[in-house]
Amino acid sequence: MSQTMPDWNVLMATCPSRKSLARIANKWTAMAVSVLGNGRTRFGDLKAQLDGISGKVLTETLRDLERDGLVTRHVYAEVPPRVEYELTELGFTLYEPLLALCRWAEEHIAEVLVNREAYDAR
Amino acid sequence: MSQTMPDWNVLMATCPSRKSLARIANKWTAMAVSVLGNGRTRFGDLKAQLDGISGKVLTETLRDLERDGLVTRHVYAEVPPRVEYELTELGFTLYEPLLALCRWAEEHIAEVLVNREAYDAR
DNA sequence: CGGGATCCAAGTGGATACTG
DNA sequence: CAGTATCCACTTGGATCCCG
Repeated sequence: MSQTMPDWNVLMATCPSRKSLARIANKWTAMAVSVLGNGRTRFGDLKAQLDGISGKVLTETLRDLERDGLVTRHVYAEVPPRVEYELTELGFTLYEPLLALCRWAEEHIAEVLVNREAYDAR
Repeated sequence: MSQTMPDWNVLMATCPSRKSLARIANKWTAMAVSVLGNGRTRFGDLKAQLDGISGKVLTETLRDLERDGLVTRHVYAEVPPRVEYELTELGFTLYEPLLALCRWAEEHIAEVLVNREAYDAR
């Protein structure tokens, strides 16, 4: 199971999809998309659920996702303002892979922690 | 398709699996595991394939992966030294999900770039 | 409430030199 | 060759204040 070097290759520094990978292979992006997969969500709710993220970083994360066409931004002309974010079709294609990653983290964290302790014990 | 808030939850700052996610949802980790999925690989080859990574960062990435039990390190008592890295069983369970991410980046980069241009044009 | 602007602390990552 | 150690530039991200 080791001889299938694929014909696509994100590994070259010159490869543009590498920048794309850098964007999506990122903690906050993964978590944000995971939440947005559950449906349109307000900025504040997002911030609450991604507990620990700062407003600044959440804004930046969402801007980048919007820029890449993974998320749409819905602004309501109300006061106080309400802004909702929603995955685009393209965004949804990313939902499954990222969810798989989150699920992996959940399922294997116990084993990882054991390994980590063992390693640190040496 | 929006009502399945799962019972597991990497979103809480208190959740330990979040740290695990931070480790794996990372550009270099994703790329390193992608390469290692093709089989045992020397440090230098890894560095060459992950074109652009510095020795320091590659070492750190591999140490972390080793610490978490995703990779084993094989040192040969030769001179000049040879060190090979290999995915563990646990590491292999991560291979598929991460490969899916890399594949996504490849498949959708074109669309992303178009979106990006459109966004920047406003 | 959402988010822009500013400031600053801490972390990241590259370059280089050195070792077994 | 595969690191380790050091130094340093740059980025990241939090905190705070303000504005529509």
